[in-house]
Amino acid sequence: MKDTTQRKDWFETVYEIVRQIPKGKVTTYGRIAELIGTRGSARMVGWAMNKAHNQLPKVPAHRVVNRLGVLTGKHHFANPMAMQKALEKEGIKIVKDQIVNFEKHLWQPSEK
DNA sequence: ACCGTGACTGGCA
DNA sequence: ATGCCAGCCACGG
Repeated sequence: MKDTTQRKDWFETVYEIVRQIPKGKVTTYGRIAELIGTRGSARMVGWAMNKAHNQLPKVPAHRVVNRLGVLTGKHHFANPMAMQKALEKEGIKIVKDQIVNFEKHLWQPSEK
């Protein structure tokens, strides 16, 4: 079924997952990619985030980091510090663009 | 229609 | 231990 109605399914799936991230939690691109079923295409997830900038409702891309817990995409935000600041506002501490206790804040979609 | 790029990841040298 | 390369899928020019 590849009707036009399902065209945006892939991107929308990414957004949907990212929106499911609870406040004060973070996840990785690879993790999301794996949830989608396209494990290995973590790049696409990040790219989807780039496009998510125009998506509604807004996607908490600031809660998505690479597997090292580093804010790799901070430079893609309107303001690079906006990402770090947003995370700190959620209770996440960041040092040198890296999340402290990354695994502790890592969102685990075990419940979904 | 083809090539290059991209907010990643994992493996090999 | 550190660095480089290849794989992955989708979109833009």
